[in-house]
Amino acid sequence: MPPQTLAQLKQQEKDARRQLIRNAARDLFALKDFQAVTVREIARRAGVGVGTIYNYYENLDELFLDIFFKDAEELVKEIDAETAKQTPSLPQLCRIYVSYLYRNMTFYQMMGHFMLGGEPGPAATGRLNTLMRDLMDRIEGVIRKTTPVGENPRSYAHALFAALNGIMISYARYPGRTEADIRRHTHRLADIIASLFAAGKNPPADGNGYSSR
Amino acid sequence: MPPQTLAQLKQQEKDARRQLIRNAARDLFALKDFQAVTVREIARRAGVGVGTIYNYYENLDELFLDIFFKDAEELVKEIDAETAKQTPSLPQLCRIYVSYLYRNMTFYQMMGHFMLGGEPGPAATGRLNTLMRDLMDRIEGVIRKTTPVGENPRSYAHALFAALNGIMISYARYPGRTEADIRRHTHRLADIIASLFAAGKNPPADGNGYSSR
Amino acid sequence: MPPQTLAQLKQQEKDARRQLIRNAARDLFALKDFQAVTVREIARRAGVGVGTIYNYYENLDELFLDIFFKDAEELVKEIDAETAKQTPSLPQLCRIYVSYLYRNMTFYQMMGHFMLGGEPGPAATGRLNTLMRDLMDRIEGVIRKTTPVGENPRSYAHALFAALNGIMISYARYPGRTEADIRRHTHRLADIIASLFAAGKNPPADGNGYSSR
Amino acid sequence: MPPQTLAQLKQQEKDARRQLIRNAARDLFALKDFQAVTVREIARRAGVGVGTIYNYYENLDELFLDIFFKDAEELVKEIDAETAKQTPSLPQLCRIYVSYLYRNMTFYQMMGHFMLGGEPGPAATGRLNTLMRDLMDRIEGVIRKTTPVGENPRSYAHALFAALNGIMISYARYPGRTEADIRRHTHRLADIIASLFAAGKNPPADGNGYSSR
DNA sequence: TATGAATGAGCGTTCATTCAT
DNA sequence: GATGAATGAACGCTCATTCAT
Repeated sequence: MPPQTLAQLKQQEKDARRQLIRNAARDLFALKDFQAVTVREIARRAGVGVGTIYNYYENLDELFLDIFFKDAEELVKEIDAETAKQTPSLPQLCRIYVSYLYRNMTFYQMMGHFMLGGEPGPAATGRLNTLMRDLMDRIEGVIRKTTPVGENPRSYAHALFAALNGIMISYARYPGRTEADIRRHTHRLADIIASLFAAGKNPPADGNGYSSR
Repeated sequence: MPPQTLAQLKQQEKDARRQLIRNAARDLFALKDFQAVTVREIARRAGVGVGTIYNYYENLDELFLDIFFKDAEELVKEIDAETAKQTPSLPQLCRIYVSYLYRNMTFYQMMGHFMLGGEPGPAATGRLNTLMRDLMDRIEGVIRKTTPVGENPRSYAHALFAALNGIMISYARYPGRTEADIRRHTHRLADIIASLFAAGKNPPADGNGYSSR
Repeated sequence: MPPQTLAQLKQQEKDARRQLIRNAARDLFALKDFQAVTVREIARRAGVGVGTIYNYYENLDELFLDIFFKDAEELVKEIDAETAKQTPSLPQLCRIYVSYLYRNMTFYQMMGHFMLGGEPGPAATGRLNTLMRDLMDRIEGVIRKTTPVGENPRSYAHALFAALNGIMISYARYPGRTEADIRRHTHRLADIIASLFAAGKNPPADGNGYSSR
Repeated sequence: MPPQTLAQLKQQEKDARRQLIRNAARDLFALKDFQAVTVREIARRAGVGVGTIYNYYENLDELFLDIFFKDAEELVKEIDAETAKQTPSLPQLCRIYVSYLYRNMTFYQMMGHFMLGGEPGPAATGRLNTLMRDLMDRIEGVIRKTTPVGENPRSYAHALFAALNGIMISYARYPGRTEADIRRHTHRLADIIASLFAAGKNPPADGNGYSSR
């Protein structure tokens, strides 16, 4: 067994444990509010001691941010796979995003956290802005290619992004609904949103009186 | 002094104090994260003792729910003023809603709270469902009147509602932006959403191939 | 019962509880190292809940400082009673101080804490300096009145103060000795120190060759 | 290669590593409070793993004790150099001791630790007693040779020892003073103490009424 | 009814010690 | 023998809730 392999094994084990912790935390985020998840719970679910978590993360905030940005990275990859197509589909993009949100509660919990005053520190703010820009670039790109949009495609991208987030925040855990109901509902709404954005700003010839301000 | 009047006075005073507490709590929600507001703070701001709050509310959750539903009531009233018009405007409806959300952070904070596992108890779930139905009825009503929508206007209402919520969750407190920037941005996005929904499902004659499922 | 009395009673009870906590903490200081005393122990010994302590003190540091300065005040009072006499006695002063140290471990623990890098915060540093000056003024006063001291009575005061502290740090808890042994020993040493300082810098006529620098 | 030599080498290496650890710990004691030094820090500074420290010491207390007694040994050696002189000087002895304390904070930190309830265990208590006896023997020896002391030279030795310790505990780290100030001050005080003890119990002819019991 | 001091479960975090490698 | 990741008891502190007044 070459020594190189030994070090690699060490690293793999380390990575595995980190992932274990990350996954445990992510699972808990799916069950309850972000702020209600305790380090003890994470440790128990990950099958490690409390102290172990602090061997991998400086503090809980770091763990949360790690999950958030790790997940976001994955999301961007999924999106890239679609946008790289010759004829990317806006509806498809929407489905990818909503499906992602559904699987990774962290993302919009984090967003809500940021939005509600949880200052993430300057470093994380920077990363967040970068991430947002990346996402918007991709959405905007697809919009430009597929949709007869008016003067400001960037704002369209923002609006679409916001609308999809809204689906999750509004229905992802609607009390008293089964998971299947919710999934069906959120997907239907995503389709509607997608179709409207895909249709774009076709001239409201019927004159329903709306003007952009 | 008729006893009836005395009882009424009592009740009035009680209601006044409840409102005092509610307003104090709501003010604080506007300043910081929902979960970071303590009962001590609320009491201090309301000018009452901590114990007093528990005379009016079983616990903090009840207070939060009270604010939520009270605010929602007001929102419904504002919306009714618009929907009662002979020719209600969907964009106007959107502006009313977004403006309301902006003024009453509680609403979407509560929504987030519900969505993230804060089971509100069966009673509150019932009230929430009623509220949602009321809101959706009104939105759907305006949609039916103004928009060439396809087979399922109810889903359109849901989608619109979700999209508007999403604007707030996504941008209402974007880190590093000024309040003026944010207000402008959220309103622009609301206009976009509104215009798209107002345009409705006009025949996608361009055949961009999207079909609702 | 006049309302004034009610408020007074409240205040008395509050003071009593504060004292309860202070005494509990002081007792523990007598048993173990200052830094090893936990808030839970103090609470248990005081017969109150953990949280209660935080109703009376911002944090543990404040409690420690309160005890320290409270005790110091008492010490100064005891010393004043002696120094106010027409013919104060240096040995008596020493006995008062050592006896005080013996009863109030906090004092020299605090001193040790300060000395070992426990920065007390600027406010406390100021109070500490004031206290030291007060103590030194009194010691110096007695030295001036009673002792044929040379050029620098202030330094004599410092040296005496230090020497007495040293007795405590060196013998107050000598492992394996009974309390009675220790008390006897510390008092004997205090007497020796006192007698030497009382004798003062009488001309070392025997010429044992020591010169002050 | 004779087995003896191998064993010796092993032993030397072991001793060297022990010393490495000891020095790292001592360095840290000079920088910060005794209790604030962590085993991780010691390990890092010593350039060994944490586990290694536990191969050489049962636990941290043992390490502390080892440093303490090792340093004390050195001190005794320095003192012996002086006491071995034909005409040893008490002031010189004092300077040696104070200077030693200044260089080796551990010594009086440990002393404080013992004094404040850190029961060192029976074995260490025995060693401590031996050490004290050794020190006192030497101090007493010089006192007997140089000073017209009364009935109990042993107590004089104790008192002198205590007084010198007191200088350190009282002024070695006085908050807000520069190191130079402190060094000058502590040395001046040591000189005063030394001169008083050197003068000894010359008949208090002025009759200031002090009697040794 | 209004009060606010008392409470203690629970928080995030630390760190001496262990033990598999 | 050397290692350092894993551990969990223990820390200071918070705060929703209670209850005697």
